[in-house]
Amino acid sequence: MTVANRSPKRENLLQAARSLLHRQGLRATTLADVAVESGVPLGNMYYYFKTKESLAAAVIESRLGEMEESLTAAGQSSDPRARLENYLQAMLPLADQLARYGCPYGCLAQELVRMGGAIGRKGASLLEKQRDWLTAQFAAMGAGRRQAGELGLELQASMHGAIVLGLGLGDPEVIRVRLKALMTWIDGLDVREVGLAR
Amino acid sequence: MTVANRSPKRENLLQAARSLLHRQGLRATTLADVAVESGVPLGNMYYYFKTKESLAAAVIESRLGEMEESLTAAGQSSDPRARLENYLQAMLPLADQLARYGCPYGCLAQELVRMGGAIGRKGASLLEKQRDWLTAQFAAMGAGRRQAGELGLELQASMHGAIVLGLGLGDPEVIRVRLKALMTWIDGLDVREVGLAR
DNA sequence: GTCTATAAGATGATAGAC
DNA sequence: GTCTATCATCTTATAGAC
Repeated sequence: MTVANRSPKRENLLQAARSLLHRQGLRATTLADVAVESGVPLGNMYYYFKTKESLAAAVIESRLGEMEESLTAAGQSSDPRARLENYLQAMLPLADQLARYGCPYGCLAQELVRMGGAIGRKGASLLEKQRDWLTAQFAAMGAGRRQAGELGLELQASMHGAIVLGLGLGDPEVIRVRLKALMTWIDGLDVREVGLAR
Repeated sequence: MTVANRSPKRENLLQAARSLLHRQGLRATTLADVAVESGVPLGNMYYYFKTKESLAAAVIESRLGEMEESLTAAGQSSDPRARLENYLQAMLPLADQLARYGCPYGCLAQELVRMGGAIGRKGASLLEKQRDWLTAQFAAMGAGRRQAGELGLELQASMHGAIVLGLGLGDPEVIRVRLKALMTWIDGLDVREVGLAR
């Protein structure tokens, strides 16, 4: 929070970058794109973000905050099963966007991690935050530490896999079908029984 | 097959491009990269591939052929359940590569489809081919048309989700755990029973 | 068919006037 | 703080000698 971290122009740049990075990806988005979309002249951007990477880092921070909010919103229910279903339910109306542009967390994380370096690790933190929350819900349902981890991973993989296919096949219905199936799965899941089966 | 489609230099270029597109992605790979990796001088590449896009198209064709081969190899068993397990089993030793560079089909398809245009549709064909084969195996297990499609989608989404997480979290163990769980799932799956539950 | 040199354009970043 | 002009570099693609 050193310099101009709250100016409206900085906010315009960040919002434009968020949108463009989701729609086009980091590599495909030029600073000229961000300048046009935000209405801030190219040369002026550098006052707020000294490099493209620092702009990307700000987008990651913003996405982390956004995910935090969505997890908190889904976490309002007292029943962990309902919390998971809240989370999936909230994704349902986003299916068209997700099939068009991919997951704003997953795609970004993949792109960042493939670039390597410090920024790559920041990308992983997006997925870790989500995984930890999902795992915590299964733990609250009575699953043991190990089983909760496996169920959390299973659900997260199913969610991201659905979005990859929705994007890759160009069909949002794929995402909707899978999300509904996952809600049904959670609804009928007995963690103790699954645990004994292993 | 008009010009020099079988020359060793063309083959070198194609192999280098295959590898680089998997490791770095299409956008991040320059023709200079391909030139260095293949040992073919930059200016000479254009005799074999007139544009970067035509080189990418050749890589897609090559990946389609590779997938065809792996599906055929897994399809040697007479039991459809065994065929699915063969396919997953063959992925298991690739977990480290998949966690490092992502799925050579899924990542490519995602990148292509996000670029739009004719080449985007070619990316989708990679995933369609895989989905159709998976679905066919469930159909051969006795599932109805609709249920086979849903199971095929579920398995495909689970596979690709596992790879996305393995890559994003930088942990190949994630992929191994999920693949083994999927094999167990297939092993215990009764398609008629699942069908009745809906 | 092969390869060097280079054109043409895009892109991240900076200089410096205001 | 803002913004135009521009630099330096990278990247795709071509020209043309061999």
